[in-house]
Amino acid sequence: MTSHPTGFVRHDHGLCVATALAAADAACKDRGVQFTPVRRRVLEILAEAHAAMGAYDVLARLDREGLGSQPPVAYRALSFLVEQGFAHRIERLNAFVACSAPGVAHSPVFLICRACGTVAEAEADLGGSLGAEAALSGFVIEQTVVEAQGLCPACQVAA
Amino acid sequence: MTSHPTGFVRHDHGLCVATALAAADAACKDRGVQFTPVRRRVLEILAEAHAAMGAYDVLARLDREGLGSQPPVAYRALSFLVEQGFAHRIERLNAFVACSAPGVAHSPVFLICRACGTVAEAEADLGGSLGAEAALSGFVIEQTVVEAQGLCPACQVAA
DNA sequence: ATGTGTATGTTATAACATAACAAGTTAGAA
DNA sequence: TTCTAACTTGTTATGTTATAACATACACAT
Repeated sequence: MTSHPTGFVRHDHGLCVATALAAADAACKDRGVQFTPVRRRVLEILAEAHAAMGAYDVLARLDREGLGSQPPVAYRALSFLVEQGFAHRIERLNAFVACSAPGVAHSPVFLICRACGTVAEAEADLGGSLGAEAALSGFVIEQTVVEAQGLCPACQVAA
Repeated sequence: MTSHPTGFVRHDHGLCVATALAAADAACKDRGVQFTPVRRRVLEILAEAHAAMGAYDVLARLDREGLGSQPPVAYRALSFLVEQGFAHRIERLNAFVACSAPGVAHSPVFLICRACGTVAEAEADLGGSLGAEAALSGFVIEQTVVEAQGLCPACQVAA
């Protein structure tokens, strides 16, 4: 058992990776979609990293393991994971993270540490003020991205 | 005088472009930074478009006008405008828009129409719930990006 | 006129992403 | 079982976004 910072709190990381994979496995069976080796391994890589990873970083890992060497292989797997809600894309970083609450409906907010790159997933309800403001102009919101950048506890100490 | 949708409301667009340029001009004098021809023209291009424009779209315009032909020319001007608060970067689109309220401190929220690409700038205070949640984990937020995607009034009618 | 800081010109390349088509695999119907 | 339709993966090529690095010019103060 190893321990890593997540949500900036130490936790049993091996367990949380296993949980994420199990949840994805179950969800795929449920939905009748295939959780292929590449897809599974990509989710595992993201979950283990517990930080945002670029598509090419993921691809490099896949390549070393003989699971694929061309960009589309990584992008396809990542797209699948994002579509299924097992991972999220961090626009700000052009990168991806494993979802910390797969299966649960949520409107995630990402806390991105600019020093170590760790990404924590929080939940914030801004539907209220934002939705109301948008409604004033007649705009209909379909999806909202919220990404906060700053310093995690560990990096504050280091600085 | 022309009229365009902005904030999804018709308005005197020529005037708002002029206002944006004047505000930037004044702010630059105030801060002792240079509002050079390229920087000025890029802001003008963004303000006229009143939608998100990619750096290479901006560059193509500059090139036609003999103001520069290489990517760094556009990226430098855009970086300057963003730093000075005259424009914003839309992460989701890898694109840029003129700021609709330059000089005024604000935590903007962008409403992006997925059909026509128009971007409206709203104001939403999510510092409350989000800041509180972040504080719980010890994370210190320095900057927050909020981008909502959906349909503007005009495109709802069209659909 | 000379140095200092800022801005621009230019080359090259890095980093991120997808189109298009071929080939293989899987699940389910016949 | 065998076929087939849908899906997944392999591969080539290319498109798009962004920056590093260094040279040149310009503007202003000394």
